[in-house]
Amino acid sequence: MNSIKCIKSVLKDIKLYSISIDTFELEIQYTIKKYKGDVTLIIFPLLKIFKKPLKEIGQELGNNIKKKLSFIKSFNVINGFLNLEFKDEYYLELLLKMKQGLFKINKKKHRPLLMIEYSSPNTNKPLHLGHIRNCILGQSMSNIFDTIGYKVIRTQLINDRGIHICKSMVAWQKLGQSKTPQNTNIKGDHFVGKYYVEFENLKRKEIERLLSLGYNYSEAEKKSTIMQSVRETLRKWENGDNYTIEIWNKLNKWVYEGFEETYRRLGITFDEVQYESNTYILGKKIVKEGIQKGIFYKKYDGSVWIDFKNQTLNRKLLLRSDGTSVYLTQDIGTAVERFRKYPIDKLIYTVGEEQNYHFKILFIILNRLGYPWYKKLFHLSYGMVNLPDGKMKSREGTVVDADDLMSKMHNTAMSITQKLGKLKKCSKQEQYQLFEKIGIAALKYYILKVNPKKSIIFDPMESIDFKGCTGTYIQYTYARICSLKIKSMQIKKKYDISISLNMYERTIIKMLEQYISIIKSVANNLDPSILANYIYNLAKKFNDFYQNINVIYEINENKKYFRIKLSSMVGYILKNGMELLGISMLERM
RNA sequence: GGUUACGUAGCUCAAUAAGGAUAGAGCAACUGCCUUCUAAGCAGUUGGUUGCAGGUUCGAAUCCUGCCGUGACCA
Repeated sequence: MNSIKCIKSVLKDIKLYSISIDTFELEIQYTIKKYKGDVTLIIFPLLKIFKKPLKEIGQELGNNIKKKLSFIKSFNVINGFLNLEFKDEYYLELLLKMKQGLFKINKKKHRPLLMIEYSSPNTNKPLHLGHIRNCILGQSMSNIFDTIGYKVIRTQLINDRGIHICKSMVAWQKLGQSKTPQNTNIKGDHFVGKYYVEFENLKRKEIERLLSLGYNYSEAEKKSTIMQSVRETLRKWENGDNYTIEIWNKLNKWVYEGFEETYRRLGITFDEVQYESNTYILGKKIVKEGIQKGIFYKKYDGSVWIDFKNQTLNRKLLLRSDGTSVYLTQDIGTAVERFRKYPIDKLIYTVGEEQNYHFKILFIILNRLGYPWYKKLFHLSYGMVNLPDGKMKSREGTVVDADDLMSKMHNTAMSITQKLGKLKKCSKQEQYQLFEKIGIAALKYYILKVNPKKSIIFDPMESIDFKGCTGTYIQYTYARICSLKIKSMQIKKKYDISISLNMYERTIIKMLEQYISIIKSVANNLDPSILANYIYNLAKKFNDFYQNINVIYEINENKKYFRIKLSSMVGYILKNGMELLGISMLERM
């Protein structure tokens, strides 16, 4: 229980002028720096109830609380604020009670089941910065839910079928039949992505030629031989043509090998993978059943629609007139399949905000189809990652590639480390690990510290910082703490609670006690930036303390033990918190 | 045109769910601090009409209304 909850609970039993307080909307918060005290009650609302001067009400309430709680040292009333000051012993005892490993919250026998989907790439292109945001949001949220007691299934849904992969297939058959990622030494996903780009080039040339012959754009697209072969490939694929399927499998396999490598480097893991090629048929079937039930209707051309009969939601297509499915159809199939397979209590889709409308509609449709679990669906929506002059565009080659960016971060970490002269006794391999961990941490933290709802503007010309509010700063703070711990190995004594605390120490303990509520609020808001900012603030407060107060050189042994314990608790929470965000720490740097 | 999200210091962000005290950090710029625990650090200076105008309230960056701007989606 943290100190605010503690005060809250005692308020229930307090009567003021023979009226019980009952915590009616009495807000309690930590006292701001400027005033003396630890916890503040905002007592303005009591004015209306008691119709007495605030000063008097505050005094009365303060006295009552002080009588009930022995650890209240003093209190003061300023305007409508009642500030309570705690005794040092309270904090000293609090720290003694904190144990490392404390933060496995809710070790109940029954763990509710969370399925969380993230990444969900197409198979025609390598992953880019947008995917990185998606992956680390999903990964960190799944870690958070795991600590608060959920059983978590991490999944990705791969969009492995459709016109886009057919384009790569056609271009590869035309230009690169004998080539493979192995014999060209190109990473698999980049290899396939290259043919996607080649395809677009071929198509553009052909269309330009047709336009110059006087056709309009849609005529040109119809007449284009290369587009014809794409459509032919898609048709063959849907009909299960062996040769087409073989090529499809071959290219997708290369892509998966490439993705695998990127995920490994980023530290992203999955418990299972789902493929749209497996679920779109179920989606179609359910839609057809929905027609029988009168939920959907068929137009004269055979296409299937839903009408929301609502001013803000428009009617929506579910099956095209040729019977092929759209994204919505596939997502219906995928959701139903998931709930058939597992007793899911919560399903989170980590998908960009451009799909807000899509998911709103998907959830409504599943409700109308009569699935009671539609209430368990959540869309973790996040803003786009843009460049200073707008969207990343693959056609203009402005897409920030995930692999390139990670390598760039690695190299920057290397050059900064060298400049600082910190490369003393490491092997080459250790050095590589060091740069990798520093670089990836800086990248991840840069993205995670921003509220997911906001869009991020990433300027490729400006490098991501390694000082200030960064992942590196937190790693560095942790390394300092590790070094302190090594130098104080032999000291394992407990301190006694007779010592007095300075303001640095008090501030830190107050922050430590908030950790659990921070984690819960991350889960409630689906927002890891809350944790990222908390960790930074804790690290900052620790550096304040570290720079101004001696730990190992402290003469008073009792104080020294206390400070070592305090530092190591900070270290523990920094590490634990960063790991929840999916960022690794370093013991030395 | 409709729906929705966002708008805070030169730049990047925090505080907004659930209103609270003089709106906090970092970067950039400038000034100090390594013969005691890692200077990727610490201390300090400069920088704000919280897009604009109203409203509710003891109290508004936060809630409400209208407008302006930007993005996304739907058409």
